[in-house]
Amino acid sequence: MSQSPCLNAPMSDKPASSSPQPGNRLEGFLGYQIRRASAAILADLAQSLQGLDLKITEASILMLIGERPDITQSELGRLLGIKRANMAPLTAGLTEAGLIERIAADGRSQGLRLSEAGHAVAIDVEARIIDHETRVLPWLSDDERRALIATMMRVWR
Amino acid sequence: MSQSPCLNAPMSDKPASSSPQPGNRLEGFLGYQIRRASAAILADLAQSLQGLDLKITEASILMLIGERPDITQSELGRLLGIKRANMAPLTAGLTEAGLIERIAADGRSQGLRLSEAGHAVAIDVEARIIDHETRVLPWLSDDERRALIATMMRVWR
DNA sequence: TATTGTTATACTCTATAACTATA
DNA sequence: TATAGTTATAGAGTATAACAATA
Repeated sequence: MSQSPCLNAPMSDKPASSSPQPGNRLEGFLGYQIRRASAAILADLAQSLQGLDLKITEASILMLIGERPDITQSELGRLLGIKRANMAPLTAGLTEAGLIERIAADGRSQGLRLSEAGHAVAIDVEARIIDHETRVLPWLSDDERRALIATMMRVWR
Repeated sequence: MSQSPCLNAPMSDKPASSSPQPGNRLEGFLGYQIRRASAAILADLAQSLQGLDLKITEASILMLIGERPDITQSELGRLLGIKRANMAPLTAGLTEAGLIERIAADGRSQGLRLSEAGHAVAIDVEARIIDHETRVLPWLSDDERRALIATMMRVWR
C-alpha cells in the first residue's frame, strides 16, 4: 500500500534547491518547522486517501464515529477543534454518501453511527493512515514516536 | 513581553473537557498531533504579533528580506513554500505599507529590501517571535529543541 | 438559559490558468 | 524555452451571526 518514499512540501512553484542550502533564520524556529512539517504530512496523507473521495477531516470523523458510536456532531467538533457551524455540512455530506446514519438521541441531538458501507470505509481509512504514519517518519523508534506524540499533545491540550 | 502562559487550540465552540479524557485513537497518530500543535502555535503567534498589522506570513517575509537583502519574491516563495501567484499581493501590500522597497535587478526581476521603517518592524517581529518560541514549549532544553527542529525539518525537506 | 443543529456569509489561504515581459 | 511578475478566479477551511427547536 506504500507509495512515495518521501514527502513533498506543498505550495511553491518549484522545489527549493535540494543542495545543503545555507538555511535561514526562520528555520531555526521550532514553530516554523512544525508548521512546514504539518503541511507536508497533510499533503502526504491526502495522497494516501486518494480514491476514497474523502477529505482528511471526513476520514477522521469516520474513525471517531467508529470508535464512539452515537457520538453527536457537536461532540465530534469539540474533539477535533471544528465549530458546530462547520460540522453541519461535513456530517450532511457523509450521511448523503451513505457512510453514516443519524439516530435521534433526544429532540435536539442525534447520535451518529457508521453504516455498513461506512464501517468498511473506516477500516480502509485506518489502514491507510497507519501506513502513512510509518512512512512519514520511518526513522523513529517506537519510543521516540511516543515521546514526540506526548510533546506535541502538550503543546495544544 | 510575555502574554498568555499557555496555548489555546483554535476553532471549536467550546474547549474539549479538560478532564483527563479517555483520548481517542486519532490522538495516537503523530500526524494528527503535529497538525493540532501547529494550529495552536500559529494561533499563539498571531496573538504575539497583535498590533503590528502583519500576518504571520508577512512577518516571515520581512525577516527573510532583512536577512537576505535583494532577494526576489520568487526566491522568497521558494523558501517559504508559497507560489509566485500568491507572493504578488503579499509583496505589494508590504510595499504599499512602506515596509519594503523594490530595486530592479534585471528587466524581469526585482530585489527586495527593507525600508527604514521595515527594518524597525523586522527587529520588533524577531523579538516577538523569539519570545513566542520560548513561551510555546518552555519545558524543552536547548538540546531537545534542536533535536526537535532537526526531526521536523527532516519531515519536509 | 444553555445546547443542538442549521443556514448564510465573509475572510483567508492555496491552487490553476493565462498573460506580459525578459533572460 | 525558461523565468519573473501579475491578474483573475476557484476551492478549501474557518470565522461570526442569527435562527428554531429542545433541554
